[in-house]
Amino acid sequence: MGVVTRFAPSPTGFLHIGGARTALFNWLFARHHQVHGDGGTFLLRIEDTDRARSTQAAVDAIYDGLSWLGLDWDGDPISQFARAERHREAVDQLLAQGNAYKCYCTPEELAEMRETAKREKRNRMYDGRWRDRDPSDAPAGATPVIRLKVPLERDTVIDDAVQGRVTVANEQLDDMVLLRADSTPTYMLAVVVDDHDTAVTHVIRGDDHLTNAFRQTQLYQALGWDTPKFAHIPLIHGPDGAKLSKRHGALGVDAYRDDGFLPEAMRNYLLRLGWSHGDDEVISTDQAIDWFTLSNIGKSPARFDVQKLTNLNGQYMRQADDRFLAETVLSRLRDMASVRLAEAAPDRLFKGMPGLKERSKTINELLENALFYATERPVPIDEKAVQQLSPDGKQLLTAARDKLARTDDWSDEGLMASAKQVSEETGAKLGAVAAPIRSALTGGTQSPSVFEILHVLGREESLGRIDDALGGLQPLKQ
RNA sequence: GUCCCCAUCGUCUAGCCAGGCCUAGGACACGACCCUUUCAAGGUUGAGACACGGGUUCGAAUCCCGUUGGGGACGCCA
Repeated sequence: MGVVTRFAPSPTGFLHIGGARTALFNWLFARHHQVHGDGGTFLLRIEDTDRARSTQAAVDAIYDGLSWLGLDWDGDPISQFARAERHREAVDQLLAQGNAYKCYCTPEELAEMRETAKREKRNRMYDGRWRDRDPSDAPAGATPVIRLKVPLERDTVIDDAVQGRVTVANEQLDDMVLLRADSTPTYMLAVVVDDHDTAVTHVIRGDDHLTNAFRQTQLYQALGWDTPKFAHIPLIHGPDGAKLSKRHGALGVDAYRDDGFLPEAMRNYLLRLGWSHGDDEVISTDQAIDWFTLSNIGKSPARFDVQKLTNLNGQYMRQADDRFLAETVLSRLRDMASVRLAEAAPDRLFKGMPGLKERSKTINELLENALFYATERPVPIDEKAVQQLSPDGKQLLTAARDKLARTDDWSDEGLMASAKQVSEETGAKLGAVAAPIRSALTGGTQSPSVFEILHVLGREESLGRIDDALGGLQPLKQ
C-alpha cells in the first residue's frame, strides 16, 4: 500500500517552528517512500472546525511558510470544516450501532464533575450520567451533545513508531464529545474521519497528541476502521526547557525568513533537531529524503538553539550561488529609501560576493556588509574608520593613492604588490597601509580583502573614494 | 493531583534495541595557538557529559528495579 502522510495545522496563527518540523517530517517520510516506489503522498489539511479562532490570514501564513520551506503538498488543501456533513454521517452510524449517545449535561454540571474528579484525584472527568439513561428523560428544549460510548474496562494500546508500545487503562478515558450541541463536529471526530477517508497511513505529529491517539484509537475501533500507524515526535522546547510558545519570542518561520535565514538551512536545522543519521550535520534535501526513517527519531525533547541555526545558515550562505545572493541583496536594497544605489551596484555585488558571503551568517548580515559596494560616493564613514585617517594614516593613504594611480595591473595580485611597495618605501607594515585604504573604500574597519575591493570597485571609483577621504568629504555615519 | 513519556558535554546528538571495539565520538557555543591587510573562513588544540542508588553479569552509558529531575495530556480548543 502507498504511504500517505498529512500535515494538519489549525489556522489560528503563524506557522511556528514546531509545526514546521512536523510538516518537514511528514513531507520527508512521504517523499522517501515516493523515491523508493512506495506511493508517497503528502496531504495538507486545514483544521478549521473552530470557526471562532480560524482566520484566512492564518491559512495564508501556513501556505507561505510551507512554500518558503519548499514543502510542497499533493493535491488541494482539505478544509476540515467543509467536511462537516460527512463527519455527522459517521456519528449517525455510531448512534445507530449504539456506540454513541446523547448527553444533556449543562456546562455547570460539567464544571462540577471536573471539580469532583480533581478532588477525588481521578483523571476521568465525565461521569457517564447520560450513558445509559432513557432518552425520554431529556429535558425539554435542550439540545444534546453526542458522546462516544467507550469501553470502561481493559486497556487501549498504541504501537507508536517513535514512542514504542504505550498502554493506557480505559478507565482513564471518558466518553468524548463527538458532536457539539450546535451539531458541529469536534476535532477528535473530524481527525479520525478525515484520516480514514483520505487513506492516511501514517500520522506523524507532535507528542502533545499522544493522549489523543488513545481516544482516536477507540473511535477507529467503534467505527470498525483500521488505525493508521502513529508516530508522535517529541516537542521542541525553548531555551528554558518548556514547550515552545509565544513568550519565547520569534517563532513563526516568517520571522526567521525576515531575519535573513535561508530555507534550506532552516530545513537542515529542523531535521537535526530530534533526528539523526550518525554524525552527519550538513545534509542536503536529497540525502534527507533518502535517509529519513521514523526509527531514527529520538524520544526526548530538544531545545531550539538559534546559535546552531545561525552557524548552519552561515555554511549554506557560503555555498549559495553568488548571483542569487547578489540579486537578493539588491532587491532588499531597492526597498530601502535611505540607500543611494550606485549604477554599478549589481555588478559590484556580484563580483564582490565571494568575499562578502564568507563573512555573513545571514542575508541581513550580508546586506549590511555589502552596503559599501552598492552605495553611491561619498560613502559614510564610521568612527573607528575615521581614526584610521589620522595625519599618519592620511600620509600613508596619499602614498598609496599615488602608487595606485600608477598601477597598471589592477588585479588582486597586482594591487597587493603595489601596496607592498608602499609598505617597503614608507617602512610601514602592510596592515598599516591597508587600514586607511579600507576606511576610505568602505567607511568601516572590517571588510573583505582591500585588494579584492579595489579590484571590484575599479580604478576610478577606488581613487575617487580615496580622494573623498583625503579631502574629508565623507559624511559621518550616525 | 491523575495518567503517559523522557533522561549522554551548556545546547543538538552518536553509541543503547542485538552488554566488552567507549580512558564515551561528532556538531554548535567557549578558551588557546597557527594562518593573516581588518573581520571572517580554515587548520591544530583545550576544557566540557553517561542524573543518582541498587541489582543482573567475568564485564553496564548500554539490561532490570527504584529515586530524583524534566516534559506532555487531562475542554462542547485543535
